[in-house]
Amino acid sequence: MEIEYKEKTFFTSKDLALSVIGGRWKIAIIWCLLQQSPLRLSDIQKYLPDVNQRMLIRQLRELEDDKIITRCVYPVVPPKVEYELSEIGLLLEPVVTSICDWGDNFRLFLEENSDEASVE
Amino acid sequence: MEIEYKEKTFFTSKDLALSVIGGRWKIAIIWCLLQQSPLRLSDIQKYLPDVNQRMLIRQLRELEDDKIITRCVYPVVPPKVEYELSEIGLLLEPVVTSICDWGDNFRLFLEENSDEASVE
DNA sequence: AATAATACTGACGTTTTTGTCACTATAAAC
DNA sequence: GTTTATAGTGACAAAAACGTCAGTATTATT
Repeated sequence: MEIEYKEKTFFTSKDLALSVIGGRWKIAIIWCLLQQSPLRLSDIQKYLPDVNQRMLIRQLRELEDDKIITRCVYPVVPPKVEYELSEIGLLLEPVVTSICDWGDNFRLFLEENSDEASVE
Repeated sequence: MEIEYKEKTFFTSKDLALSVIGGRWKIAIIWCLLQQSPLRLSDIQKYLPDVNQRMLIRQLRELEDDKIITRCVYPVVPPKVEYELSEIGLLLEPVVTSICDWGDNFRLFLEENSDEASVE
């Protein structure tokens, strides 16, 4: 039942999953690549203006390392690199969708609650 | 379109969602409470032996604060506190399920890949 | 009066994550 | 030969997350 990955042991596939997609910006990156693909680094930066480039690159490297995304370097000048979801990466769509859906619900919940608060 | 929550601004409900459920152990805690509910602190610790108590409590507080879980204190000695998913918390079930499912897939993917590597 | 069980909190240090800044490489265009 | 564009890297600082340890509170039991 145990899963060994990158010198760590996971006891459930959920824990394994979280170790791969749990990074701060990873769901956001995957979301971008589900909207549009392939994307260049500069495109992703436009989608995610709050992430600094250094961080973005680090998260992209980790995703590439885990085979969630592919990175295609074109030998041109100026450089051109395209990122795309891999087959296994594309399977994350239900995860992203369910998070978005819940977020919508939570947002409604917050609005209802703030209404109640202002009534009292 | 913008959402204000806890002195922060979110531009999508996905980002709002991630700010609430993105903590290191939060999905794990929610998973526990989906398996069985209510749970006492000591029960959750049995489910999640790798999380230290301090951390667990911190994550529980945050979830309570965000109204994802409810905390019910019984006035008995020794103390008894029960944690339960709220209505909005229960709606996270699809998120947890999709993560588990993807984890299963990713695990298979890793196994296939390690087979290929050993063949070469 | 000491012990035991449960559910904590405070203080503090370590580790990890994240951010900033300066820098590199490339070839084409000017 | 300087500028331009893209996609980076290295070194370091700052902030956040996390962990450890010791301590608190309660009352019933011994």
